[in-house]
Amino acid sequence: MNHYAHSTRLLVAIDCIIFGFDGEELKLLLIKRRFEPEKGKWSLMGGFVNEEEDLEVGAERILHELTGLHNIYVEQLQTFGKVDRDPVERTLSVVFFALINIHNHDEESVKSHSACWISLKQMPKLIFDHEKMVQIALERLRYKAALHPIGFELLPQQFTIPQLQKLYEAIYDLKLDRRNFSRKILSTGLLLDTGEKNVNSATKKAVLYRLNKEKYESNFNNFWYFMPVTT
Amino acid sequence: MNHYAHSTRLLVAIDCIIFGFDGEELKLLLIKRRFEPEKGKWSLMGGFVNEEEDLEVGAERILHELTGLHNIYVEQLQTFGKVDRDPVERTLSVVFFALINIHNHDEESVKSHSACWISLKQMPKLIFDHEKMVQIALERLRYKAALHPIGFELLPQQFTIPQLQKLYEAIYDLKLDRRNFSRKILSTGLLLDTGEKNVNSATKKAVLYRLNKEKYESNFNNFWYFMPVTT
DNA sequence: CTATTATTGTGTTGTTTTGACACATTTATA
DNA sequence: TATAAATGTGTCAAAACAACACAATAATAG
Repeated sequence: MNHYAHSTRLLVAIDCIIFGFDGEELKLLLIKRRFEPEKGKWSLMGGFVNEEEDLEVGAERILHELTGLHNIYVEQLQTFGKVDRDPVERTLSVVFFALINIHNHDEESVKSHSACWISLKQMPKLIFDHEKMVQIALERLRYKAALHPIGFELLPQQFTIPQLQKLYEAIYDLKLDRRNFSRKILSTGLLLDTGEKNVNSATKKAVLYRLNKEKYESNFNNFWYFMPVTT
Repeated sequence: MNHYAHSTRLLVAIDCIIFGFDGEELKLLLIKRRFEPEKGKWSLMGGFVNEEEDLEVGAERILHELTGLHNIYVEQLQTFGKVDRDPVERTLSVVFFALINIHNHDEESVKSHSACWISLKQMPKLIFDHEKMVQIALERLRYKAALHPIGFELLPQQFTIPQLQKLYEAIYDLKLDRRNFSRKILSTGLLLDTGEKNVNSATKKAVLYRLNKEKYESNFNNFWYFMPVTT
């Protein structure tokens, strides 16, 4: 009667690609793997799916274990399932990507996992197919950030337009025109002037904005076209 | 030594959402499930992942089994993993969606699976979480077709601009302005005039075009903005 | 054989958006 | 007090767009 009985059961892992932005560069939170095979090598943070745990819950568990954070931006990327992607035993990996404010995580748990923020431009070799995962995550981030306001997930609560522009320039690895960028961003109505100014600046202090959460949430799935087609 | 040993192995299925277009409506190829539980109920075509089979290969196997087709447009949608999504045993489902020319499939194998093309507007109740899968696939199709020329995958080799417009109107369930649509589509350079005309039309015969495959392939990942923001 | 009707192809126009660029303002430092 | 670096605002021509008008084609009805 049980049509399922003779089918193969597979190990299923969850791996998390965690993006952060330090004001200059786009970075990934990577760990040094703590068990064989490939012990000591650079890797994405991951873990196996628990028996009684939904995939999203598993991703949040793993993200919390490393960063100490809850309620962060997480999105399922895709599932990697090449037969030989793990040398020990066939293992599927359901990959999630997360965007966090790079200053918000728990330093203790990051340290205890031998984790580091590493610039995308200085990526070390990663285990298994994790480099491919990162490549596809970066493509997804670039795709999504061009059309939806996810960039804000990488910034602090208050930020200036020049900071936002630097973020976009880091994501796409290009230079944008300051004046056109400002005009486009302000026209979205997503930014609320806080009245305050950025005291850190060495020259003219830029206005600090915060996200219009209402508009952000209700119109998230709109197409915004943040990036110019040329330039 | 083996860190993997104590983790749970899970059943992994592949389910396929197969879109087609009959000239008027967007349709799905659905089957009547042939085993318990939910035997006889409407379902997506699916199957379990074989031990020595990559996920994409499994998807192609399942699509071929139902349609007799190879080399069709397939894309991984996402993986569904709620603990209780299958009442028999926890089963992950890696979901793919496919776009095919509705007239190109093997009628025999479709019949032998008790499969039917069913309009999205007359969708029956589906088993498990398959309705959610369809909903998310439709969202992805709408998203993608607005930005990339995937609509052509649903049309015959030769087609008219009015046919293409009807396809877009079916995907988005709205009416488009004929003249603006034509201008936008022709300006992409994706259409090649075959010199022939559609003989089926009862009135003025429309020009038959074919896809500029070179441009389609090399510029597929461009943003095209096929859909107007308003209207 | 002509008028009618449905459909297709092309053109126009005013408005909005865009990309490229100029100029003025602010603030720390020389 | 001058300088330099960064920020804020403005201009303008070109391109893109939505809304709409009109002409051409072909089956069919009278």
